[in-house]
Amino acid sequence: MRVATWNVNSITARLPRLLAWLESTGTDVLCIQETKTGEEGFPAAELRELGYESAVNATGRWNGVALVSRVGLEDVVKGLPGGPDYEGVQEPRAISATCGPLRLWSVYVPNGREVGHDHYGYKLSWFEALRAAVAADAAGQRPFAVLGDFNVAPTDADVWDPAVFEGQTHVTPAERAALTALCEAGLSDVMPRPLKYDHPFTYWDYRQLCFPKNRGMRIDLVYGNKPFTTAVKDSYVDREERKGKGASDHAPVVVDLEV
DNA sequence: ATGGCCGGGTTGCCCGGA
Repeated sequence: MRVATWNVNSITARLPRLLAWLESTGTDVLCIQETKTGEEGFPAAELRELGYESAVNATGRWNGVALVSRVGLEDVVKGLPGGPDYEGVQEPRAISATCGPLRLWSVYVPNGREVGHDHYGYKLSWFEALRAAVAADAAGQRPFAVLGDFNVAPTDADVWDPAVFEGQTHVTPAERAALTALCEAGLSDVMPRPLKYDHPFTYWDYRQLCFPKNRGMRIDLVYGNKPFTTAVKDSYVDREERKGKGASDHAPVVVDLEV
């Protein structure tokens, strides 16, 4: 079974590439982030034509997540139970469902903006709520994983130049401690293979030729429990999908499982 | 080849992204 996660940076703008990518890769379940459309604007009909069911948590121009599956989509939970508000709203940043033998989450963790910003505190609270919400499944026997844009680089090797990120969000000890807490709950980081260079990045800024210069970050992650990680046969970042006109600034992360 | 931001809405600029 092939599972993937991809921050598409607008599903409307990405639709032609998304449909072509699903067909060419034969992905069974895709976790999508940054739909940037409301649920009424989600292209469920186009996906259904390709044989995929959709579950969507989205409210408009910002954020928005989805699960797209051709191997079943049951027991959908929209949102992060117990999650914090930001400026009085529960932003659409999480959705979970059972897809065949797997229980999966698609998450878009808050960015944080700047260390000390209200959004940064919101990010840390959001992580704590996530840890609490997934604890039982993380410790369970069913293959389980949280996939998505975590907006944290787990180690200094996961950014192209650690000096550039000093004092910035995405690399602070508090954010990395939130990942450690997920590991203590029973999850571990499924490290993808790079298709080029020594280290896999998943995000490259659109500006300043970051992609050709490989100035990237690994912030799109797959955190699986033991039954999930033992079923993993391969994983890679599809950097080919970052190339050319009409690309998202994130590349898909693909995981192949034997379940 | 992979090439100097992009997407969407409150549009002909502004915000957010990381």
